[in-house]
Amino acid sequence: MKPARAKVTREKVLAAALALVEENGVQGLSMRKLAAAVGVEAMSLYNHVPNKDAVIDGIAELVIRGMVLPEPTGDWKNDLRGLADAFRTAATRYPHAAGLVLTRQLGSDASLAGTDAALSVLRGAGFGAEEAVHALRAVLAFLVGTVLREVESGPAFDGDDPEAVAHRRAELVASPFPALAESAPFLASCDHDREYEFGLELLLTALETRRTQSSQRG
Amino acid sequence: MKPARAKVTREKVLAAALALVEENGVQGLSMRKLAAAVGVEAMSLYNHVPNKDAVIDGIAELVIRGMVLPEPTGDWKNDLRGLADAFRTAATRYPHAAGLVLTRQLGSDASLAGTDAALSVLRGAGFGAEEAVHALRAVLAFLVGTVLREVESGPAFDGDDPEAVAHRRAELVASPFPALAESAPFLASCDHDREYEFGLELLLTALETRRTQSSQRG
DNA sequence: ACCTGAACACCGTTCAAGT
DNA sequence: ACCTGAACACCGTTCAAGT
Repeated sequence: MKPARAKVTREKVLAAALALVEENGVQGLSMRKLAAAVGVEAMSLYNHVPNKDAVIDGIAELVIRGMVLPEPTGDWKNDLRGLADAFRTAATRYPHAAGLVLTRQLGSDASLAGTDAALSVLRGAGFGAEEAVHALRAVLAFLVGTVLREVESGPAFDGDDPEAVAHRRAELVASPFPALAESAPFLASCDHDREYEFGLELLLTALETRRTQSSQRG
Repeated sequence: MKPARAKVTREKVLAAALALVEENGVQGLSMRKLAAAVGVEAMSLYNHVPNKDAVIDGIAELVIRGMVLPEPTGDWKNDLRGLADAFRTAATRYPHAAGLVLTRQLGSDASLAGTDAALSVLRGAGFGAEEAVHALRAVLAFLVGTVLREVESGPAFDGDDPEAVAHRRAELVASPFPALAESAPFLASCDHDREYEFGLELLLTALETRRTQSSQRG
């Protein structure tokens, strides 16, 4: 009686790939190590997946599929915030794999559902079919940029390494750039939650202004 | 008399690396090909550069250094727009290498100059030393997200391939998502200039509102 | 000081051969 | 239908040896 190894499937390959990336970073993912992780020789993977790029696409989709869409409440700003939060939560749950999601064109069904939810909230708020797309793209661009900074920044920037922050701050104060020196205490580290909230509120406020102006015209 | 090969330098290695990336994409960069491009064996590169990661860092710095900071005009919104434009122009000039710049932590002197210029504009507009940092980070996050989308999107999304756009549009219309279907004509392709301007204006408007409210309080 | 050949420990992917 | 060993054409990097 053999150990009755569970059958290899595409799903298992992708799940193992995601785990491997989270453990060793994107660089640490190789078809050979991935094969070992699922208990098979490297060449067997090609029975379940066309190539390595497809594995990476699969990882990105897996992360996006982890996004839990909140129920709409009727308050469009709250609802859009909720969707943004869901995106950020899903992405930061896998810090090493997040870069893959943020960097690739999101074409999967999972991301379509999120897009539809966001557009639906915006339409409900009174934005037109075209304006809603612009609004969504602006918020999404900000979201991608913020989350990318968040998952890419090490403890020296997060504030988790006070010594590194102090060092960086001293460097900025001593730099030949006056505005940099003046803002050094705030530049030396980054509170990701705060920056995310600040920027998102900025965008939501500006959208609210646009919305009321348009509806007054119409 | 030998052909008097010009001496290899770090600068030349990095310039050749950037050219190689623009020609073949980031994947097409290898130490061996890079060595061939500068007319030397692979191992000689290690006399000028510690490893491949340093080469990639160098490429990113080279791209950022191409950013031409505009002279301040005194109109803070215009000045911030000018800086954002300069960043976008520098990044999109090297579409294949742009991802490297947008993805890495920008710590070089060249990026410090840009940061200082932006903070200086914001301080001049009346933002505090801390608020200016939040404002800068919000704009930069949006900028990174937009430019990333721009350099990553193929002709099927740019609108340069009308057939692909029509196909995508039909797919969206036929999708089970109502809001997606309604906005399909605007979702199927992306005018990067327009999205960039839309989002940037949104942020600048919101910052203007914050600015006047703060100064009324103060 | 700078270059090189040979070598090491890896890659992704193909293909013919097995069951 | 799925797995495998051997092989191909690559990688980044080290090291001892050359000039």
